[in-house]
Amino acid sequence: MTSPLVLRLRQQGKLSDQGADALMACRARNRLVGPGQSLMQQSEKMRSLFWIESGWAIRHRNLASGRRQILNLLLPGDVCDLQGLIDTPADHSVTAITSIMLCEIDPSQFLTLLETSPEVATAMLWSVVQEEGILREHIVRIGRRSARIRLAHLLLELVRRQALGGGPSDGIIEVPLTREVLADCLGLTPVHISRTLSELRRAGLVAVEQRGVLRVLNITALARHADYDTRYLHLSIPDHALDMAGAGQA
Amino acid sequence: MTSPLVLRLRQQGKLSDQGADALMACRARNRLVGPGQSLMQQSEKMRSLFWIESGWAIRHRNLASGRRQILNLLLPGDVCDLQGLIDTPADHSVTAITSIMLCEIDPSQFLTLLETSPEVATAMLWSVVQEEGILREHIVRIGRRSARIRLAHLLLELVRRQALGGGPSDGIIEVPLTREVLADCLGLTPVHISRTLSELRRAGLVAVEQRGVLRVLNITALARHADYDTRYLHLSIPDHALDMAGAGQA
DNA sequence: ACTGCCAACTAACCTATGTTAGCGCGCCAT
DNA sequence: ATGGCGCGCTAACATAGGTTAGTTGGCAGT
Repeated sequence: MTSPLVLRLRQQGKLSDQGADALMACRARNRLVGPGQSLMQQSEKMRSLFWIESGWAIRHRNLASGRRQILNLLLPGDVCDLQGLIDTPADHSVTAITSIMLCEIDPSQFLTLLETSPEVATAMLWSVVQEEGILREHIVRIGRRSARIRLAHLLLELVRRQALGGGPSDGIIEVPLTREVLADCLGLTPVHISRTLSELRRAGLVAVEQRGVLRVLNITALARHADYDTRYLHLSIPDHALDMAGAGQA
Repeated sequence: MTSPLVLRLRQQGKLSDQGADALMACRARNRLVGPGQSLMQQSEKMRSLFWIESGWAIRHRNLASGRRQILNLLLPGDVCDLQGLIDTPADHSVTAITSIMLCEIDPSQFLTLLETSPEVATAMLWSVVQEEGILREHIVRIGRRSARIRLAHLLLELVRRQALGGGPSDGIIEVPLTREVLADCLGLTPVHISRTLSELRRAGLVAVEQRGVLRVLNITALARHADYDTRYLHLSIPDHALDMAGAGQA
């Protein structure tokens, strides 16, 4: 079975089987981490480098005031992180929100691979560019959009990103996202997430299934509603090929 | 005279003169750009790679609604950008806010340098890590802080970053920042920037000099007031060595 | 000197989101 | 079955920040 990392890197276009195999060979060991456990602590100096094979995590900063801002969600196939390659204390934490299977990367082997394989180097560079794009999009979302559109955007992004790593592409988000996680991600309060989510629910755009699992009912409609444009994900495959795939017509 | 890029990269610790010279030798040509002119357009595909030798610019996204979010400011010594190395349309624009001197980089020469000089590669990697740190900090700022603290943070960051590139380190920001730029950066409105700035002025933390030039009067006090921590800049030189240097005691 | 323009300032009013609080449901442990 | 706890929901109220608009002051062009 193909690793979500390889699936994701192939969204950019080209990664040969040899390249993929060489990348997989950099795996030093696997590690299982339970929900709520930390993978990396703010201000800890650590040289870890890994990708997520399964499960979801959050990158976040905890403020002195006790508040928290989630910077990004990490999904299967996401790499964490560049910072591990240089010797500096982390400026944020990473915490699992489900059970997670991690693949730790052997840094020296990885660096050698980057030097010798241009296609892997390009694929990893693309991965970094995409990650930066996601961060930038997040800034725009939080800075200039209403709560409703923020939430719609985030859900659309997650639906899309999970599909990139080989997850469901029909709009369901099987990982139960608490209101608190959504709030800390979007710079809102859990109460307001409740309000906003029920608005979206009443508008027939989103449904809540068993155990708090969310489902985007009509990706196309929601994307139009929220002025959502996936350009920032830097995919070479056009939108409709994946974004709108399997979108039930509500 | 040493280029601000080299000055900035040396904040991380180690970059030999040979490394610096090799980097400078990647300069393909200089380009002068006037204020308000665009260096790069959202959704344009362009393979440009450059650093800023003098002057300030903004990275920003323009929304369909006509609003704008500034993602980051580019100061002398900042590199723009990674994305130029891969073949994908830009997800944002870059526009000069002063007159700017750009140094365009020859991409193939640059890539060769990265492959052959580990110290330059490490320095550039650090530069990318710092840039990501700045983006993340911006998310926290916008997502979880009040207008007053947002503004204080931004000013402290700019004061610090301009010092890193060899600019003034005494709290003055000589580039006149319009309320609109500050607002679009912080996810606020110009009117509210006015309000907030005059609060800071009344509190004796910030002064407005000739032609709208801002000056942080007491960096230490403002940093304390705003719970500002420079860890996200990933400097190896401790804070007080620079951050607090030349801070007048109001 | 006069005019026009642009940016900043301020005040009055408006609204999206935050806060607090009370209720209900589903799950786990006993 | 029962009780408690965590999470979500909703309502009522509070406030930070947005909007609109009128005023001022500096600078450029004539």
